[in-house]
Amino acid sequence: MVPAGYDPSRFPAFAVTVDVVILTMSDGRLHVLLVRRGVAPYEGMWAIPGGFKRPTETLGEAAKRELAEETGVDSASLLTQFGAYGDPGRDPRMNVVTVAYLAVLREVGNVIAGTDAAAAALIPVDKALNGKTGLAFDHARILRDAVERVRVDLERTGIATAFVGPTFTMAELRAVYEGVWGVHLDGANFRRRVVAEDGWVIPTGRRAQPGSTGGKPAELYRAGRMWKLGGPIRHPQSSEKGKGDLR
Amino acid sequence: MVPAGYDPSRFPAFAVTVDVVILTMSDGRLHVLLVRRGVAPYEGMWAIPGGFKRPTETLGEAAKRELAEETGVDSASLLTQFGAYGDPGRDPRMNVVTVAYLAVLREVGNVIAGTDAAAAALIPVDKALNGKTGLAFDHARILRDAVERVRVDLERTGIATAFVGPTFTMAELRAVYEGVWGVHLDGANFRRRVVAEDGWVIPTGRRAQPGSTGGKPAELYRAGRMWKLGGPIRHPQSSEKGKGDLR
DNA sequence: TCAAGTTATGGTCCCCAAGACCCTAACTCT
DNA sequence: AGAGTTAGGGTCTTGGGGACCATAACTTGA
Repeated sequence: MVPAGYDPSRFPAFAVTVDVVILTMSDGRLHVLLVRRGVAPYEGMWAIPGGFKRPTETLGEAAKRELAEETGVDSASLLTQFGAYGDPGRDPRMNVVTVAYLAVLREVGNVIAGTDAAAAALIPVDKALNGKTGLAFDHARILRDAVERVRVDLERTGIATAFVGPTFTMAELRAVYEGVWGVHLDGANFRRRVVAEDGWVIPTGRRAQPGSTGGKPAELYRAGRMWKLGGPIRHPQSSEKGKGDLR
Repeated sequence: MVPAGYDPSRFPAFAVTVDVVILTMSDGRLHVLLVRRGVAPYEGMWAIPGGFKRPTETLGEAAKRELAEETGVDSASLLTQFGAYGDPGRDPRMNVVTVAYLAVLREVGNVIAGTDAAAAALIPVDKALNGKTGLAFDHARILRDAVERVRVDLERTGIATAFVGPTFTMAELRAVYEGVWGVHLDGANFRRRVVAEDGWVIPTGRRAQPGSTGGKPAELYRAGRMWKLGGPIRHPQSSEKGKGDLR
């Protein structure tokens, strides 16, 4: 890892930052928390929240700290590291390597209100990536990678339940899959597969209030803790032969 | 990403290294290329090859350079970034954040011979992770993550063909899946699924020499270039309900 | 030259997961 | 009370995946 006859001071110094892509589901669409930059470079543009890593903390701890500073949320274990970015010149001021984390939250709306509302906003990811909203640095690429990662993790992990509250209905959980993947899933089949998977969700026995449009009240579930190695829901296109392209 | 009123020189400096986990299939077992450290710390122990990132190159270019320096192989595009590691104290000398890449090669044996044979060796991954072979730094964890990544990528990408030569038989390709996953796959079913997936492999029309034990000569294939978003082969356990644990 | 062993590969059958689609239950409105 | 809406159970069909058998084409050894 280190060549012989080495002298630490001879090697280039980098700043290391941790950026946290905070995703949430709102209105059936995937949203990302972005902050507006107040200083040059890229002043006035939207950016992914982040900050410098301290030598005394791990990368994961730095991500957790940044998440807490930004949203007040102090939830461990929903942070997923998904990439490191170090292209020369990605920050015009200095050599910066950033390690990017993905955080999935439920309803950050009220959290946002607590911070400086002008400087932070929840923006639909398709709008943020539309090219019209210019993102600072290489943050468009980072956001794209984050979305790709959450799409994959939805199929392989229990990350879906992080989008919803401590108790949730099948419709709410299904809306997560539909929103992230941009597909429509049959409610009956979805329900069957989720409850069939052992330890995935736990019925609470209670029922949710129906919305103002009526309808049968839905059962409320809690998330089980069988969260590793493959959930019950498969992406429809990814099992199709050939044709399918997700983007 | 950067707080207001900032001064670049006020933030902690890190060394950034790139480590390349070089995996290959030999004898039906997954092997990793490790180098023996010649200097303290961890002198005499095995380590993952790597080196410092230069400010003028991207992380991917640094990984490619390290791979070429170590093996002489100059193959692009089979490098996969899979993690960043920055725990405090992971290198006792200084603050180091390392970005880890996975490289899949075919038969590095002869390449090794060209380098300093005493300082580099191909070691079966299960032996390297067995605890008996102590790895330097946090390289055991990095290697574990690399193996986990290649297991996942085997199902989602065309990385399997990187393990074999430019032309290969079905048995060789199947041995990759069996070795990486540690399972047995039916030859007939494997063949059917691989050939059915459009653009995955291309028949060359030629046939391989049978081994000394005889047998019908196998057809030779080239890798197609439909390498993204899901190959034809699924991990057996991961479709099973419940019980299965891969490790 | 023939028999036995070995490997590749095609054929067949079976099972179950996934999806499409229907129905009923239980609530909301007017 | 009736219409509209949502939840959730039932059923049928399709197709992919795996188990297993059969055959082809080579080896070695007698």
